[in-house]
Amino acid sequence: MASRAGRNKAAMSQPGGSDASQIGAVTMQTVARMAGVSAMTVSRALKSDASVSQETRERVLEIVRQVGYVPDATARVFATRRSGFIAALVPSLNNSNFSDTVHGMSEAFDAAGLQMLLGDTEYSLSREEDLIRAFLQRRPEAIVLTGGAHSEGTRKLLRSADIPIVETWDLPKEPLGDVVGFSNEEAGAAIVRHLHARGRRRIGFVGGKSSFDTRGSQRRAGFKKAARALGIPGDRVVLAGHSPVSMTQGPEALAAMLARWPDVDAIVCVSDLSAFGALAECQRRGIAVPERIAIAGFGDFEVARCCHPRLTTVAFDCAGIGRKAAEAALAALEARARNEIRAPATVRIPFRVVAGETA
Amino acid sequence: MASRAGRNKAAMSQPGGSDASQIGAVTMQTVARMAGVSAMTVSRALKSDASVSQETRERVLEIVRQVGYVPDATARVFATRRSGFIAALVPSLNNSNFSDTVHGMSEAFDAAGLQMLLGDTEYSLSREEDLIRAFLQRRPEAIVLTGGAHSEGTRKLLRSADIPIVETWDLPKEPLGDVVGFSNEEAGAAIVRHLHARGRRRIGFVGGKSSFDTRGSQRRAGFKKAARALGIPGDRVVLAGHSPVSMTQGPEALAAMLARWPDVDAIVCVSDLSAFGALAECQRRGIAVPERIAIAGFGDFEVARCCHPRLTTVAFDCAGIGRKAAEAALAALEARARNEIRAPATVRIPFRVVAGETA
DNA sequence: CTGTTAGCGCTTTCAT
DNA sequence: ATGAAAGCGCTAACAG
Repeated sequence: MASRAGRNKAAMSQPGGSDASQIGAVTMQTVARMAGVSAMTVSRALKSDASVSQETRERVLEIVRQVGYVPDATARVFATRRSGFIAALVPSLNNSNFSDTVHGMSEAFDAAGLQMLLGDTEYSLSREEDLIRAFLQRRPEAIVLTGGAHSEGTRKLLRSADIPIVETWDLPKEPLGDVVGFSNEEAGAAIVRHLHARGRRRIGFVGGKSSFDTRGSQRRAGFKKAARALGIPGDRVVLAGHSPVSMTQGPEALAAMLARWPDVDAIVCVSDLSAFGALAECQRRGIAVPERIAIAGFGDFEVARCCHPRLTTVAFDCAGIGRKAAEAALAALEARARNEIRAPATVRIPFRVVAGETA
Repeated sequence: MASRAGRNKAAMSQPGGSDASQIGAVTMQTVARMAGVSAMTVSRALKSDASVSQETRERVLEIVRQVGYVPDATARVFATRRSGFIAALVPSLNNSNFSDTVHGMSEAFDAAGLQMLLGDTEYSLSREEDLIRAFLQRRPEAIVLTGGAHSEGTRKLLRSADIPIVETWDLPKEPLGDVVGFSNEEAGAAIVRHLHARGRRRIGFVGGKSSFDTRGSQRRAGFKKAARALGIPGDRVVLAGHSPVSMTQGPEALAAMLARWPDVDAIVCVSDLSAFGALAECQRRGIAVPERIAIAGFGDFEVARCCHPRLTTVAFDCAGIGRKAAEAALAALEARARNEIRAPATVRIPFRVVAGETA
């Protein structure tokens, strides 16, 4: 039980690492020879279901343990033509709404034995396209995107890829596949109606400048539409800073809003983050919230629930979006596996206005 | 120029998708035949440096474009024995400190043409081990970890893997390879000294319960050590909730602290998030900050800079940690590529106390 | 500048 | 229950 030592110099360089055979140096063949069986039997022994005698399996697994054999997924992928990868893109990882979605997704994919290739588009359609091009080389089995806005190149790539596609966080007009999202426009309208019901009539909207943040644009569109429907001004819009929207944008947006429309009595911010920034700036300036100005945001971020006064916001189940997106992808994959036809579906995630203390 | 249509049914199912040859259906061979060259020439044409005549390259690339050929990275990996992957693990993605680190890392790796396999240990050593086991099957070229605490299984796996290892966010006693981090203990001590210098003498510490959050434990250790050195009590410790530490833990921790040590005049929270939660709870209870109680956190989160009053915190360059971790990994890879010996290095990231308005 | 050959480590398929 | 052969798509190495 000592004849397999020293395959290469590295194996020797570990103090006390006697059985640290280099991963990659040991292949299934190596294990097979040591166990006195064929590679095929090792392969079978490593799958829990395949038919191998109890005795052989134990012997093989013991050797696997001894030599620290780690199967090479690349070779498996190559042979099975299934990568075990799911590509997933979010606009930003540094946003707990999206990282909640990623988390929900990864739990479901983990359970299915699929690994995620995670990418961060930084709210850029061209970066999205680049990432997709790179990811497609890994032959992901499905892809999950955020939103419904994509470059023509992206669309072409995805068409050719011929894998299940899930779009999240939005309800695209022309979906590429499954959809798990909600209408950001309706969400924007809902918060305006909420403020109106509480007596606010001079409501402003604070958004980001990015044209790529379609969710933000749609919330703004909903704001305008609802304002007009209610007969109140819908043109009080301030666009501050670029995506991703951050807390820092709150103060400058508040300043701009007050400078232009000093009588504003409520501010809807495209995200809780900027809403919180605006709230803090009000506190700094001694502006009473909600008495003088009401404030509302979107996303039900932790800061909205913890700050004082608590922010009024629009909540959606971010982790649920991820979970259901994964379920949609898995359903599509399963249908393909059985050669069934499955029409892409749209899952609408509910949202609701959460009345805090700021509106 | 129309003889390549309809390789399979899927290619036909796209409305107007005339040239949407399925990715994976078209191989390098296909392209080679269409261009009247060998696969090798296609391979070369796709690399910008390899020697192919201008004319041939253009012809090949034109066909590549026409048929929407996307190279199969799996086959390339298999042939070159270089995966192009870097494995990276963080305790939590839903924490802007770590997502900043990930961002810094991914920029550097992107530039080097390497893709990240990103994993989220959820502050669990066994999950870390599972993730590493899964990632190693993809044969990453290097691995970046958070912290220096790992299970024995993890250590064994990593020893066998024989790839560059970078540990971040900490200064492990027995590093596995390169280190890019700082002493959380010193950071904990520094904030105590800051509070002491501002006249605080009855300082409490709020941490999380998780024993896996070694950074938190070390900040606490630094707190105790510095307190003792200054001759003030170092036993006023409240552990609230599990990792990841969140804003929600602030209020309960504050309550527990005040119940047990009503005369506390300063609270150090293991993270800005719980510090902010505590601050908001003080505002709710009408406790003057910093007059009655000073509050300090760690991480220089955006909320610390935006809230009112601004939080006193300990700042470190999170993105820089990621960038330098990537640089260390790349340096190690380069050394290996040239068969050079390179001793792992430790890069100490500076931290500094940022005086806000709460302490 | 271009082509040929061989093979990466695994699984599929077919035999036994 | 186990083995042998073939091959997945690409590139390194060598030849021309």
